[in-house]
Parts: sequence; C-alpha cells; structure tokens
Amino acid sequence: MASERYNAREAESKWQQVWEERGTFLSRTDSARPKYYVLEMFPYPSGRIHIGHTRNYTMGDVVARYKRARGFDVLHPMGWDAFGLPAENAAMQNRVHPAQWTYANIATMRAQLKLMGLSIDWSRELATCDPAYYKHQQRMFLDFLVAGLVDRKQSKVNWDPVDQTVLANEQVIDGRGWRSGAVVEQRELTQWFLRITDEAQDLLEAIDGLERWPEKVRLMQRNWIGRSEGLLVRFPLAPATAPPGARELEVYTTRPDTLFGAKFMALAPDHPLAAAAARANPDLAEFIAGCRRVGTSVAVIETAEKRGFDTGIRAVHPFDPTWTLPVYVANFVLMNYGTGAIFGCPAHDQRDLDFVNAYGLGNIPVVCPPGVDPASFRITDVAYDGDGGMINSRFLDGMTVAQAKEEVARRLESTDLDGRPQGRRQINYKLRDWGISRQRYWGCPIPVVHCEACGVVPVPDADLPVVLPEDVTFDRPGNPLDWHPTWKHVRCPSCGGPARRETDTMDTFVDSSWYFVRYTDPHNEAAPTTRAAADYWMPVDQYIGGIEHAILHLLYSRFFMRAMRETGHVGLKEPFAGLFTQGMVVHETYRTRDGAWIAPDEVKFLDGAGGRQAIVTATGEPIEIGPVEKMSKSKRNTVSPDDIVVSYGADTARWFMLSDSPPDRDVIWTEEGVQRVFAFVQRLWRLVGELNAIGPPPGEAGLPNAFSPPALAVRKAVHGTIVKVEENIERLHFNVVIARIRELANVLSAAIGALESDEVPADLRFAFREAADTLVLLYAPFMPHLAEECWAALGHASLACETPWPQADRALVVDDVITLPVQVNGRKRGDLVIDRNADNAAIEAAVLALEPVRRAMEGRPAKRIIVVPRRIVNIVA
RNA sequence: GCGGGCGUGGCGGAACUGGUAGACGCGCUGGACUCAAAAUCCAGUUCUGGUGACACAGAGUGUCGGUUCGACUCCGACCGCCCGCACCA
Repeated sequence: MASERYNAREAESKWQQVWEERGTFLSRTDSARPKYYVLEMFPYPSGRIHIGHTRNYTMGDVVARYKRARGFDVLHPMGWDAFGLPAENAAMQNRVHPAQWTYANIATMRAQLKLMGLSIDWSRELATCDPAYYKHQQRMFLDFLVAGLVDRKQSKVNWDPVDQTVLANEQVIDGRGWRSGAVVEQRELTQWFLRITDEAQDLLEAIDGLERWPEKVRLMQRNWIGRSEGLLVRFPLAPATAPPGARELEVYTTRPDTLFGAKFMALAPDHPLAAAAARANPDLAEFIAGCRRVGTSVAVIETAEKRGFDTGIRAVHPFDPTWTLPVYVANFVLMNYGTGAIFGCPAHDQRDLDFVNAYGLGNIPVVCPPGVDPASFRITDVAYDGDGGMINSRFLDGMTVAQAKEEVARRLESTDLDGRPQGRRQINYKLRDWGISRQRYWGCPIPVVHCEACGVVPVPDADLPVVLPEDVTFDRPGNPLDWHPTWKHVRCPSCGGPARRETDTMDTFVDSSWYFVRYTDPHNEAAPTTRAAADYWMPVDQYIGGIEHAILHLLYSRFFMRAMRETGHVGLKEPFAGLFTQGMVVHETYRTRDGAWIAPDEVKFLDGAGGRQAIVTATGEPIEIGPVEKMSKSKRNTVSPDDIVVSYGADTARWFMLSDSPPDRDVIWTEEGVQRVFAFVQRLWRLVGELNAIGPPPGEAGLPNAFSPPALAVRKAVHGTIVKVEENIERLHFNVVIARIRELANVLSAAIGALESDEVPADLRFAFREAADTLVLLYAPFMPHLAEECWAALGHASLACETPWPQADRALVVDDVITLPVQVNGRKRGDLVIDRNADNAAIEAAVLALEPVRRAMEGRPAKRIIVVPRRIVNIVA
C-alpha cells in the first residue's frame, strides 16, 4: 500500500457514488438528536462555478461533516438564486430565452459542484425561477398585502430614454446608459414597497441578540438603519420672496443646538418648494434638471462636487424675526431623508462647510471644543462636529451641546406658528422602505390586477401562480411583459370587467429572503412552509457568505422573517443565529506589453536573475506579472474548479482553499501552493500506510496498562490535536485546524522514523493505531474522499463520514510539569521548568535563581515579581 | 462624500479574554538519494551587530504618540489598501 500513489480521481468518483447510493447526506427531521442547520448563500447561476464559490461551500461542508460526526442531525442544502438581470442581458446578446440560459447554467454548475464532494442533501434543491417556488412567494406577497405590510407609492428610477427602460445604478456610467449611451433621466414611477421601516426599531434592537454575528456586520446594520433623534423645525418664509402659496419650509435636524450657526437653507433638487421656485426661474429649472441627470445613486450624488443655486427665497430664523437665511437648491441634499430640506451650519458640518466655502457665505462657530479659547476659535476648512460649550448663541451660551438641544426643542415646541408648534421632536431612520418593483421580465410576477372599477385587486389563490409567459422576445426596448400581446389583458377577478395585470416583477432580493426556510420542506405544494419542519430546523445555525451581503440581503431576510411570522408562515423573527463572512479567492494578473490579459494556464514561469519572470507558453512573449486581484473574466485571472479537480482532485482544492489564509480573508490561489497540497495528500496516504504496516496491537487487547515514553508522547500529540481541532473548527479557524493536523502528521512521521527495529512493542502499536484512526477522522471533514480511502485501508468496514468524532482523553492533554517563560522588565530572559501546581513563593525563588535572570538583573534587587499562573513570570528590576 | 474593515519575516499567515512575536505552510539555502532530473527525506531560514562555530547583544507586528510590570492585542492622530451605499447578485 505504501508504495502506491493515491489516485484521487478514481477514489473521489468512487466514494461520491457510495455516498449517493447510501443517501448518506439526506437530512432526517424526525430523530431525537439535536439539529444543526448549516447554509452557504446560494449562487446566482451565472454560467460556471467560480473557485470562490467552492471555497465558500467547502467551509460549510467542513462544518456540516464535523457536526454530523458530533451527533447532530444536519441540514445542508443547495439551490439557485435564479432570477435576475444577467439572464435578460444574455437573452438580448445571444437570442436565448432567459429560462433556457438559466437552466442550462444550473445543469452545468450542479455537475461542477458535485465534483467537490460536498455533503449536500440534493433532494432539497430549488431554483427561485421555478413556478413551484415563486408561487409561494406570490401567496406570501398577498398575505403581506392583507396584513398591511405592503405599500404603493412613488419613487425615482434611472430612466434610459433610448432603451425605454429602467437602469440599475451599476448600468449608469457617468450619467449615461451603459448600452445606449443616452443621458439618463430620473423618473417618478408608482411602485410596490414592503414596509420595512415599520420594523426599523425592532430590527435595530434585535441586533443586540445576534451574538454569533461578526461585530462589523452588526455595526453596519445599525448604521444602515440609522436611528436618530432630532427636531422638525418649521421656518417661515419671507413673504416677499416666497413663491405663491408657499409660507414655510420644514427641515429635520439632529443638531438644533447649532441653530445660531445657520448660514443657509438647502432643498433637495426634487423638493416641492424647489419646483415651485423653478416655475418662475428657468435657470433654476435647468440647474435642477442637471442634478437629475446624475442618476439616483447616493454614492454618486454625494461624491459629486457640491453645487447649489440660490432660489431667491429667504427663510426667517426661528429665534430672530430680523434674521433671514438664503434658501438654495443643493445637489447633495437627499429628498428621501428627513424632509428633503436642511438648514446649513457650516462650522459644525463638513458638507455645509464645503458648500459655504464654495459660495463665500462664511461661518459662525457655535460649539467650542473643551480647552479652546472661544475668543480665538475659528473654523476654516475642517468642521468641528465634537462636543463642547455653546458660544455665539445668545440664550444658549455656556450650555453643553446636550443642554442646548433640549432648550431649543423645548422653546420651539411651545412656540406657535400658524396654529401649530414650530418644532416637533422626531425619531428618524435612514432606512427607507424596500422598493420591490422591477420593470423587468425575468423575475417573480407581482400577483395583482389593476381594474378601472375596482382598483388594485389581488389575484385569487386558485389562480396562483401567475406564471411568466414564455413567448417573449428581447429585440425591442422596454419590458417584454408590457409588449406581450395577451398576457397582461385579463378579467378583473372582482367585477369581471376588463383589467390589466401588474407587469412589474419582484426584486430578486425577495427571492433570497426566504429560500432558507423553503429548504426545510421544499416540496410542500400547498404552502410556502410546513410549520413543523420550519420550526424544527430554523433558525439557520451557521450562515456563510460574502461580506458584500452584510447589509441588504441580511436585513431584508430579517425583515421578511418578521413579515412571515406576522402572517403565520414561521414562528421566529431572526433567520440566522450564526453568521460568517468569508473572503474571496484572488489571483495574480498577467499582461503582455501591449496590454492584453493572459490567463494563468497560458503562462509559463522562468527562474532567472531579477526574480520571477513569465512568458506566454505558446509564443514565448514576455509577460508582466501584475498585482493579485479579485478573479474576474475581464482580467482573465480565473482558475476553473473542474481543471483543478481533474489535475489534483477535489480534496486538494478543498484543503488548499482553507489552508494559509483565515477564512474571512482573501486567499491567493497559486499553482505552486496547490502542487504542495497535492504532495501533502500523497504524504498523508503514505503515512497512514506506514502506520497501518506497523500492524494492529496483538489480539483484541484493550487499552494497555502502561505506556512507555515514546508511546505516551504519540498519544499526547494525538489527543492534544483532537482538542485543538475541535476548538478551531467551532471558531471556523480552518487555517489553524490545518496547521495543527500538519503538526500531528509531522510528529507521527518523526515517531516512525525513530523506530529502531521492526519489532514494535504492543503499547506503541496501540498508540500508532489510535493515531492512524484519529488522524483520518480529524482531516475527514476537509478531505473526505482521501479519508474514506484511508479508513478502508485501515481495515474498517464502516464509512469514515458515518463514524463518530474521536474522543479526546483530557488527562493526556494536561502536563504535570510546565515551562514558564521568565521576563525581566518585559523582555524574555529564560524559561522555568516547574511543577504545574507550584505556588507563587516557590516560583519566585526558582526564577531568581535562574542564571540568565541573574545576568539580566545585574545585581539589582527585584522590585516586584508578577506571576501569571501557568502563563508567565515578569520581574520588575 | 458617508458607513465598515484590514495592515505581522522574501510571501500567506499563527498568537485564546493584554502575557515567550513569527506556529503551520510557500519560497529560498545546504545536504542525502539519483547517471541526471522530478519526486521524496534531513537541516537551516525576522533583521542588524557579534563569533571559526556557538554564546551573546540590540531592533522589530503600516507611521507617530499614549496607557500598562508587560501592547500585534487597548486608546488617540495619521498613511495605505479593500468592501457597502438601497434596481448587480
């Protein structure tokens, strides 16, 4: 056995077939064992499985296999996030129907995934574009509608006037449509919304309970929800300057304390008052139109140079009728936050300061930082947004920021303006309602009918699903559902008169907001969920996916659970008990002199003076080795999982992707690295063979009564490794697990090398056999095929993946004698070997007697000796 | 612009809640095996000084400063890179 090479390709397909035939990974939902639901974010069927996907799924698979070995009922499913824009783009480019393109991709990608040996319950596979899936989504939408969780209101979209279509932000490049090149306009459309803002407070508070989520994601979600406590303030307009009918301007501010630092007011370009002012001012109208051509992306709007236009309107300061402020329209004020209007206090807000500096309006500091002289405190180009004492603020002077906020709120609440208080406290959220309308074909149809007589009428249950028509073409601009000759024309379910189907489809984030619940019983035709199954499996114990989903997908899913709970489809609010965000797989880039990107498998490396050099294998043309970057088709720095599996096997790929880099960081794919892992696979195979050749302990004798030092050393290493592997798998520190397993392999190799004869004593044979079995089971979650092959070679009739996890003997992990590092003034000078239970007095005496310590002390007395039990000793001299 | 994160040898990284910085691996150097190469095995490998070789000394976790007996870890400022910003998924 030891002389043969391990044939990964043969072994992998063999064991995959065995698992499949035995139904090893089908989940059970009825046992008395504890459940564990591990899930990786499902892929979009883009065409090919990417190596980054396989890293993600391997992480989940390690957890799934480990938890199974620990005695859990494990649910580990897979499916497809199958609706979306790329299918329609493909339809336009290649004249292939989105469904055909999507299902072909799914078939390819499923086959690719199966090569990886993932322990997935494929009987639960689902695709969101399947009417059997979206039927239930439509039903829940209607349930939400009845429950008051759905709204219809206006919102802005990017409109491409040439393609006659709505553009995603990513399709707007420098204010132009990516395909047509036409200047993008903003348009108001009536759209469907889910009322996520109703849950803002609960979504915020519940973040505290998500203990197994990364702190950074929790912070991002808190900031996204963006709760703030502030004041609505109504500014009267100077009548002579106001457009007809306009009497006041209401702003929302979190800094009412800075009212005496106000220098201007600013309106969002689509604020009603801006529109009113523009009616009499063509230049202003042109300015507003210019702002709209930027598109709807907040990132673009806020990074654009700050520009404003004076409307000529003047607002009256709430505390001084003689003080008026100019009202601008400004490109950085957002209509959908607060009231769409602000007062600008340049000294204490950077955006406002940039604005006044551009328009020469000046600033008045009103908050003075502690310890700074108010008389000399000036603001030039950095705003001060910290705490301090109020200055230049009349009756607020001398107060703290908090006191001033309170005082302003109190005064304005009790000031009457046109029969209502001038100020009102308000809690505001940055979070906006979730617009789910998409003017696209390849998505879940929104199941309502518009009737002129009855208004919006839900499609009756019996008529669900509303299925997408198949006979559509993409050769003309606009939404194919709108163009379809018959699809949208229906009878009103209520009055029977002529009516029109809703042609908007749902945002694909809706599809991905509940798929994880559907997995718990994916074949229930009658309802979205089966409560018993959902209650058993939910929540997901460990969810794994990319950090790019830290906000939207996860927040929408959290909201959707609440909505499903209110409508009786589930019994819980939080879908994901544990969350892990994994890093990407990245690769070097290669370019020729003329800038052409070269794929890794077309590159050959040369050793030579001046470091690494590369050429194009086929032509010998020299290549510039570029930076390591995210794998992308455009830069051609991708590697295909299939190629890796064919060359080295899935186990090698799995091990490599989890070794070296911590799982939440990027891992750099290198050919050399993969080759070295392949060598390690072979080494493990040989090592297990060598251990096997030493033979089992004689007879069926149990645990020997005593172990010689070499046997004890082997056992300590084995049991110590079990503990460390457990700890680090639980923490998902797979790279550390791998290091510990390699260490164990190194110890065992050395122990075999130290054998002096073929006659190995019984206690050592026992230790080696135990080591071989344990080693295989420890790496089995990572390299499951090799593990089965080794497990069988060791003479086991069972499957490694069905064998319980090895039990560590804790007594073997604790040493009686320990080594304490000894520092003098914080610098390590020696080691103290001492009894584990030695008391401080004994340690202090022993430490001072150490030769290196005495040398470092140079005859000085010890001022203090700090003994940290079982960790370290530090002498202060 | 706003929000979040990351930064440790030539390289990827390890270091539990502040306690031996550099585990494990890649690469490199030397050696064994071989006609030779590959593979494999053994040894070494943070930097600087020092030594024939040891010993030993000093510096060191992006930069600068602080807290502490002790800082990769905590605090403040700065630099660089990455992610998200609501119609990509």
